Amino acid sequence: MKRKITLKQIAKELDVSISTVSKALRNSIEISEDTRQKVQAFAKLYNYRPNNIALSLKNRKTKTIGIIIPEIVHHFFSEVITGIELVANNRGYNVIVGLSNESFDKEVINMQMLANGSIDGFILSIAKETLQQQDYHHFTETINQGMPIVMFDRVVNEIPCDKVIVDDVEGSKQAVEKLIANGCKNIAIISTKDYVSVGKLRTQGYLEAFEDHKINAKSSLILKIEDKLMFDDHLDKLEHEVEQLFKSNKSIDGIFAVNELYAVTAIKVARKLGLKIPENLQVVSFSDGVLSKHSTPSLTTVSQHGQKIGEKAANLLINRLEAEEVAYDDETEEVYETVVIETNLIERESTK
Amino acid sequence: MKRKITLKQIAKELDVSISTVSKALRNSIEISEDTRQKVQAFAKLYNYRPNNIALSLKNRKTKTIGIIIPEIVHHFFSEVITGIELVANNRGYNVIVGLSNESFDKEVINMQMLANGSIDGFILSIAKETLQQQDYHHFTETINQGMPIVMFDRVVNEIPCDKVIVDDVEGSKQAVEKLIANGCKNIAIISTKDYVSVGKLRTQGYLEAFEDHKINAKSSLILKIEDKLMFDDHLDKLEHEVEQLFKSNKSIDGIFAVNELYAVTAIKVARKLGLKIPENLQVVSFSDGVLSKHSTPSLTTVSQHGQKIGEKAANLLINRLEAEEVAYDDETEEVYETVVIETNLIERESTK
DNA sequence: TCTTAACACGAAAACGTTTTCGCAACTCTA
DNA sequence: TAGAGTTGCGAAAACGTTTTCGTGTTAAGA
Repeated sequence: MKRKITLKQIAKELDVSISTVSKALRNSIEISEDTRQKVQAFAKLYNYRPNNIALSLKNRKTKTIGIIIPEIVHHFFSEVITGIELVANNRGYNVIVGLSNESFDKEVINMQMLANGSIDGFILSIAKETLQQQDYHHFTETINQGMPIVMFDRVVNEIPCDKVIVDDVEGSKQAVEKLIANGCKNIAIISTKDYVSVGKLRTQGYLEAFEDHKINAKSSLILKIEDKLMFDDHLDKLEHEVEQLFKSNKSIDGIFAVNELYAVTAIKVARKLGLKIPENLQVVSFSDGVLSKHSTPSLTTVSQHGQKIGEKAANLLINRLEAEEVAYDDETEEVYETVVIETNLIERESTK
Repeated sequence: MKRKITLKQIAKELDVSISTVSKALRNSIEISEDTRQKVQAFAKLYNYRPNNIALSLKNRKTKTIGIIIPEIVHHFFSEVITGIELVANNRGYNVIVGLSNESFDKEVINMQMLANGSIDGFILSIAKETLQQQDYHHFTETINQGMPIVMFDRVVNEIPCDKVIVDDVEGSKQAVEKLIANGCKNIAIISTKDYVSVGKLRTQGYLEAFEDHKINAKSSLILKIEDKLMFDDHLDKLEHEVEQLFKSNKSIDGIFAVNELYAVTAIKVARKLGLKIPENLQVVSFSDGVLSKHSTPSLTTVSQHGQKIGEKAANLLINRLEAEEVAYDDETEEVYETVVIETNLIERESTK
């Protein structure tokens, strides 16, 4: 087992100085053709590669991006990572991942672990607990130390940073309009409690679609699920709530669900109650994942283009990192961008 | 915007030496109570944290694990990452992720990017292309340089390293036995071509179950799908192949599918042909993911416990990393472990 | 033959730590 | 009060790079 070879060792073997080796490898004109070839041949033989850590220390940048997300076992988030990794790699960056598990503390700890030199900047989506507590000091501190952040999906306006979001309101509106256009008269929404920002926004889109079409929203058609019911053991409870919704509103002929799980659950319950999809009940959901594509019937969904979000976020971050390098004037007021990624409606079997 | 503070700056401000500051912060007894308090107070005020990169360089270890997987938008892999991240974090390590996209070249490049000092060891699952080409030089080289590797799921025996696998053969056997016990007389398997190792092994399990029960396997009941059909645009072709299977074997009453997608596709096609699940056709699939849980009918599956695999892999790797530190005798022959994670059968609605 | 320029290379600093060693300035002890 | 021991701190090396600057040797020009 031979440890990785260093400049120093090469220098010693070849009886030249470290500087000479370094220059020879970088094809400096200072070095004679002779020595250059000799050094390069030796380096190749021993498969020399510069040590990344030493470079990071010297250059004061790591060429690494830190990602902090609530969880990774989630189609949307893994799509985003795919996008980030794609452009990061193309632009010569690595990607280091921390999971907050929706916990404020883990989010803070993870950020601290990484902010001490390990990375050049963050791409993150805020944990639910953080959103509830509205404690954002770890973000502002990081930014104050000169480390840029790009937030995606779950963002919060008071933090000065680039953001990439989907237009939840508009996407939901289109979904509901699809149901209206397809002749649904009693459209219910299955959403989350309002502190989950996307739940709130998607509900808002639902309501706006109604307004635009002069339909009166009925509060009995708005079901807001306590978010913990997403966890598997609470599945029964989720089904029960949805069943109640149907039973107390027999005339429901359209469902807009803010995520796939709610949608498939609604379909399951509806079928049990004897409804046919899409003849008696049409369903549209948000977030296009594997359930939408492969469950039966396949779901008409609002696609969020997670990968595109990731790509955009990575580009924003890297652009900023590389712009900083040339910014001699540190006092220019930073101006941040909020990019909205368009959603689009993918029609499948759950609507007519 | 204040950049992160360093020992040198603290030393200068307090008019002591760098060494004194370092020692004071680490509560060295060499330092007087007085100076210690002074330094610690100052450090706290300016929120000093040691620079990780500098530490990595000094200690010749990064406390970072590199993960290389084929893709991340895949329930199994993201579960594994969750497990890795969990124990890594608990044991003070970070996790850096590279995606090979099933490509040999990207796998090699990704490993090279990380092997130059960025990480202490790898956890990886081999890309399909690599398995096909059977070119494993990048693994052996990495290992020869003293960087440990732990492989999971898609492993290859000739590489000397720790491995974490599921017992594909045994798991499949149990799945098929379940179908047999439930009275199925004509059980088909939908698998992948043999170069995908898990496809091969799971097929083997299917055959072994038959042998044990003195059933003759019929080649017409073994469908091996070209793996590219997993990609969404080939879905039609997948359905078509499965449909042919049913049409030319009218008596099929049990299906063992090596992944969820094949299972739901089989169910979809079967229904189209008028079969009822589980009355006329029972289905068991491998890999317990979101489709199994939430599609209708929910699938009886062989659970691989991805998170547990990740946890085990991370523990194996970190154990080895930390054992190395005390190993003065470098010549001890390394002995590697292969851990088999038990699968278990989760019964749901797709079987009686 | 002397000056100048080109050439080829080495020394050293810097990035931010930790740690070993050395050394002053005390405080005891006899 | 001399010698020994303790206390508190600083200098310097090391981790592996890159880069600036200096310098000795040779070749060319006058």
